[in-house]
Formats: sequence, C-alpha cells, structure tokens
Amino acid sequence: MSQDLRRLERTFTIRNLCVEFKVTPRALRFYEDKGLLYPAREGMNRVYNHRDRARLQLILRGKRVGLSLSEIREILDLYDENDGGAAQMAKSLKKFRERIAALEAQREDIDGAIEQLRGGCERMERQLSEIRPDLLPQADDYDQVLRARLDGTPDAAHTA
Amino acid sequence: MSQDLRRLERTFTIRNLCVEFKVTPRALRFYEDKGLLYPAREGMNRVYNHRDRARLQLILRGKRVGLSLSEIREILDLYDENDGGAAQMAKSLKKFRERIAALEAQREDIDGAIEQLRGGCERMERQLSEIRPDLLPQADDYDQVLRARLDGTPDAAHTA
DNA sequence: ACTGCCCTTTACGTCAACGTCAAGATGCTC
DNA sequence: GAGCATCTTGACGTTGACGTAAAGGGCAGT
Repeated sequence: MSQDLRRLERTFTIRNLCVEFKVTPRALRFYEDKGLLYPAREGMNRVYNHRDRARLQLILRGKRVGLSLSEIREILDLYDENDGGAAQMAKSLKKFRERIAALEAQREDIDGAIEQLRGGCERMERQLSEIRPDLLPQADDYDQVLRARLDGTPDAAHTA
Repeated sequence: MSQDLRRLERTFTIRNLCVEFKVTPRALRFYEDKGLLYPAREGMNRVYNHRDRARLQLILRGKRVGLSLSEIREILDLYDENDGGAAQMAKSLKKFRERIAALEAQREDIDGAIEQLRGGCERMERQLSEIRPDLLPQADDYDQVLRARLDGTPDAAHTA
C-alpha cells in the first residue's frame, strides 16, 4: 500500500480537526446539523476522513470571504452533485460564475477600503512627522505585524 | 456662491439616502442609535448633510468587506478624533495598519476562493464540451452577468 | 376637517452562528 | 470499579443587525 493511499485513508477525530483549524466541537456538529459535513461513525463517535477535512477547509475559507453557511452549503452541494447529469452541471457552472463575479466585486470593495485607509495613514504620518516624529512607529512594528500574520494568526480579520 | 459650496451644503432626507444606497430607514436609525451617524434635526426630522452621506458610504463599504458595526464605528471615530493630540493619532495609525493587514489577508482568501472556483468552472466546461456542448453558456450569459453588475446590483454578494 | 403619506419613537420579534449547560454513554487507568 | 476524560445528544441562551408592528405628529391636497 502506497504512502499516498495511506494518507488518503487517514482519519481524524473531532478534536483533531478542532485543534488543527481552531474551531470548537460545537461548530463542527453545527455544520453537520446544517448538512455541510457528514462524517462517518464508529460506534457513537464521529470519524472524519480526508474528504471531510477538505470540506471543512472550504467551509472556513467561505466564511472568511463572507459567505453564509447556507451559501457555502449550496456550493459544496454543487461540487457533489456534479456526477448527476450534464444539466445539473450546467446549472452549477452558472452558479460558480455568479459567485466569482460576487467575489470579484468584493475584492474591489476591499481594495477601495485599503486605499482609503492608506490615505488616512499617510495623512497621519505626515502630521506626526511634523509635530511628534518620536511617536512614529518604526520597523519594529512592521515586523510584529508580519510575524503575527505568518505564525498562528491565519484569521486576523475577526477581532470580535 | 459657487457650485461646489452649494453641493456641499445640499442636504438629504432619510428617504433620499435610503433610495440612493438601497437601505431601509430602520437601518439608518439603527446606525444612529449605535453612534455611527448623527444627522442634524429639523423639527423632528433627520437632515443628513454631505458628511453624513460620506460616513454612510464608509459604513456600507465596511459591511461589504465583513466588518462589524462596532469595528466600523471605531474606524469612523478614529477619523474624527484625530485632532485630539498626537498620542491619539499614533494609536489610530496603528489601528489603521492593523485593519489594512487584515484586509490584505482577506484579499488573499478571496483570490484563493476565486481561483478554486475558476478551477471548478474549467473542469465543468471541459466535461460539458465533451458530453453536452449545447449546454455550455454562451456570450449571452456573460452579458447578463455584466448587465446585472452594472445597473442596480452593486451588492451581489448578499443573496440572503 | 378628513384622507394620505411620510416622519417619529418604543418595543418586541427574528435569523444566523454558534456558546453553554445538562445528562448520559464509552473507554482508560489506577 | 471508581474516577476521569472525551465523546454523544438535546435544549436553552446570546449577540449582531436589523424587521415589524403599534401609536402618534406634521403637512399637502381636496
């Protein structure tokens, strides 16, 4: 048996995935309730395989880009159903394209927001460099931001 | 009196803004309740000026990129407070930069999601072109999407 | 003066996405 | 076999962002 097959056959407990993706068990069960996941059972306990893990990744990515769980479910379902005939697939294709258009619009929004914030930053930097240059954050602070983004903070958008 | 000044002095009723930005009066009052807007009054009625309108634009953009109202309020407050001393401004600057970093991360997520969807699209297109080329959407459909995006559907992300 | 229409405030309802117990099953280990 | 950890299924609570209904003020037209 090849390594690849063994990797594909590897399974995960609910805790495994919770730790890996930093979500609570409650969240995973909730996603299952809503039909976004359907792990196997071993006795009472849930057993997640690679496919389940991949779906979870898609769920979390979808959330980060602002999709609701029902929207995410739609998309996941489309991925699944695509063996069920050509008409179904054509429908999926259309939905995919709509999603792409929506995401591209959202990207533009983000770019706009970034630009706006950058403008504010520049104004403040100019002001500060005139009146209190000592308060201007130096390279240190940038490093800190970079470090935060690189290790352990994949989802900095939710300060809640 | 110049045209510019007159434009700046122009005011808006609640309905004006609701129609223009496709939100409900309830939403505007809610934002006011939460301290994101504070329009003038004329008798009982709210009167919005250009500054209020600009703030509303920022609010809606913030929402589209996934910020909560309280986060948006923080940012708006920072824009306002920046006369209150250099220390305050340095703090704002830091927050702005954090926001920018978060938005850039989100942008990467979106790019990833778009790529993923594009991949799915291509697979489906290949499949369809083999088995049912007649079902492949043509230029027509693209036009429809474009039209939808151009007039009257600035916010296609919220199918809710 | 009466009818509409739009404005106002107050207050309760709702929906999504979980959090938070509660109560019980299963399995390890000392 | 008693304790402990971890799993399970309910079921109710919570937060954010409004929706919606109730009760009334103000003004235009007839």
